Amino acid sequence: MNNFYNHTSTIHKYCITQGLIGYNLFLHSQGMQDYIKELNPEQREAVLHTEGPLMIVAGAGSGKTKVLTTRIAHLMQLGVDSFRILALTFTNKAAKEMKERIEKILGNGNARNLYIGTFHSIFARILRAEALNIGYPSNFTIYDTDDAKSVIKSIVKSMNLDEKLYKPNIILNRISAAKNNLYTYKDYKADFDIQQEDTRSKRPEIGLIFEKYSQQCFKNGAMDFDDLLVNMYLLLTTHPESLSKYQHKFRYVLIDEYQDTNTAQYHIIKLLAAMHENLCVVGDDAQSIYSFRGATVKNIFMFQKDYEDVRVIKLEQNYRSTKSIILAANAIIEHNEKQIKKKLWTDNVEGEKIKLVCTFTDNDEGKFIADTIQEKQLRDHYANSDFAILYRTNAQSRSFEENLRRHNIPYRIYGGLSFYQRKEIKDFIAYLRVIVNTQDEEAIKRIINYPVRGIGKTTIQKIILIASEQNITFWEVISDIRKYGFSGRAANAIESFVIMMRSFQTMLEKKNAYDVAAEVGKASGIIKSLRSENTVEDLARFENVQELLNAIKEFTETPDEEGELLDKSLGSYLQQITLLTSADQKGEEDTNVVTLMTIHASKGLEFPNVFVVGAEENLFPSQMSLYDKDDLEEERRLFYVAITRAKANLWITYANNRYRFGQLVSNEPSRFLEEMPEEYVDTSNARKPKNKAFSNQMNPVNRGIQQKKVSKANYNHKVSADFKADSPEGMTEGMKVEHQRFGFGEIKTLEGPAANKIATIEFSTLGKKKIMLNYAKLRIVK
DNA sequence: TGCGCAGGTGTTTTT
DNA sequence: CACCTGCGCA
Repeated sequence: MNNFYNHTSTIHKYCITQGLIGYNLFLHSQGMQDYIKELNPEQREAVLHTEGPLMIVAGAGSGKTKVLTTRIAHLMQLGVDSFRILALTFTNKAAKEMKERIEKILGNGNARNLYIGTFHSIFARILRAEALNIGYPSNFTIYDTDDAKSVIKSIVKSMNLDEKLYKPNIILNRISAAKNNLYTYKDYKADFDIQQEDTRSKRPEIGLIFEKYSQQCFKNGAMDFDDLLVNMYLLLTTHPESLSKYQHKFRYVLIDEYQDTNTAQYHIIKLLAAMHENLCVVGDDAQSIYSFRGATVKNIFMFQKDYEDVRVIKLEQNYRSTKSIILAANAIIEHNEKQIKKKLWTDNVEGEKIKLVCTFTDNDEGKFIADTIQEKQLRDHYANSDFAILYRTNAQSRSFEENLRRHNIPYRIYGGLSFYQRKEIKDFIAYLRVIVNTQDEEAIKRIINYPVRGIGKTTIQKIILIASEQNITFWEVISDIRKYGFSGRAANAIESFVIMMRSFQTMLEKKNAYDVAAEVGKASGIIKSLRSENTVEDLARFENVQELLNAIKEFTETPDEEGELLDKSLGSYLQQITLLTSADQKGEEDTNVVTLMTIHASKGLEFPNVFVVGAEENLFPSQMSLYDKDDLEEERRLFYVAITRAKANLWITYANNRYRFGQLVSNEPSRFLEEMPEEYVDTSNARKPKNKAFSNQMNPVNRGIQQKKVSKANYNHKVSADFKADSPEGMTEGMKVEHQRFGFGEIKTLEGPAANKIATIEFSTLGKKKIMLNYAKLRIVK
């Protein structure tokens, strides 16, 4: 298509929809447009500085997205063709939100054509168009982490290596790290340091695995997540005409979350923006939390050196949180050495202090939070969706789920398995993958005997062997199976499998993706096999497959809008869904539920009420980070991200005891807690982080367990003068009691054997607590 | 070939 | 604790 034509047609459309008056206004007006008036001076400058390299250092809650979206809208108002603006984000959600907000500012349909998307999805789209240049089919498959691991696993097996040593996870991490630095397997094998590291860890063959893995992916017509970057870089560096095409095309390039870019992304950005140098990066070094996947804060530190005449604008006014939260956040991040100097401030109210809460166990932590949410809702009429629980690791979610469920508080967990990662969905999709790309060996192996059709492991192994010996694909072997010496039942089964897959392929030429998928469900026997089973899980699986079919239907039936760049082929659909994450699940955003997510997943979000949980040494900061200064600083940035999600109320909780790997362990409070100035923190429900040594007699569970320093809470109840502990025998539910330190409360429930009764007591100041009567000193009040 | 059970093993964080 | 793997049995 001709760019000039598009350019004029866009303006033409604009004039029609907005009227010439609006158009002329922007050309001739003395004053500013409304959307610019809404900005503060720094934001405004960031929007108006359209030409040349620009770095916006945007503190948490400083209106970063507003600036980015207004800037893009402004460029379009200036007449820039939407096809010529590229904006890269890290999540689909961020991309979608930006698109919607731009649309809202413009009020016409023009935002549609913008290149806004994640690095991975935009590059996938470009690579699809350019695939032949780098020897890939345009319907290449995208391997998610599971697919990649499974390829590695079979390579390790075929090399007869020790599977205990060569774990797919470890190997994939090594390969991924290499790719993120644009290392090929050749570079990897030639790098002295890397080789030494692998030798030291007794895994000298990783380089060879890397080589085989790369070759296998290529043979399968598949790219993993990292390949999308590597191949994009390869395309631009080895095909000058492609480079020049995209350099010309993207006159304006914007990068969101620049602090999270890795080396590969850095170089691609640099190449793409080299011609016009209208490169605008937005980021916050204090929120760089993805080094484990190759991101380097260095990119943002070095930006000023990379380009001449860089304009740097700092957005330091926070519009989100109370003063208490902002000032505490500032104090914490100051403990990091490496940072771009800036100080967040806010005009918002001082607000309540940050509430530090210590609980006995991880379960108590969950209970405390469920209670608090309920109480807070009753008192201040908050909706469920005004609350978020943020944790360091996914595994922590359980106690919150249980307690919220017990309180009948609806919640939703972001993260975990996304819909498209469920086994039954991946199985179904494997059919579609093979239909679109027969080279995809991983997918064939997944379905060749699913549902069961008598093609066993030995048969599959034989096919793999033949394929690699003759250097042909798995599909080529099975599509002419008798030629390779197979006969009998297995050969018959394979033949009918191939015939079935072929029939799907020819269908795809005439029918839409949904019709084909529906036929796959029927003809393959998947639907039948799922329906014939009777457990609840099977029913759920069946429903999930139905849901997938619905999704495909929706995809096929959404009509192409005029000028829209949507590729409606099944191949494009498959690529997109692999790049979806669980955060992208649709239709649930406006539901009124409590949000549970990792801190990583919470970046960019905000909630009136936030619980940051598990603030304990070895958990947050994670034990993996304790011995490396850079890692520790990243944990601190993560803590900073966590607390700056809160608008009004922030609780930080930690448990004295926590189950981990099925064992109860005790941890000290997180070191980050001590970094918050006392004036912003309410410690009345916490032991003060600075007091370390406490006796342990309240805590019989802890005896004999791998013991760090354990403490009891620093409660300030003043014991009544006539306090004398009563014997547990006389205690019953509903009784009012006084605890030596917890104060007055009422026994809600009694559980356990007579010799070791556990009471749940609701204390007037502390809420519910579980107490072991044999150890507690309780006085019966009445 | 397919299923059930015992044992081992692992936790950061995710496109 | 919870998942996954591998092995043994039918």
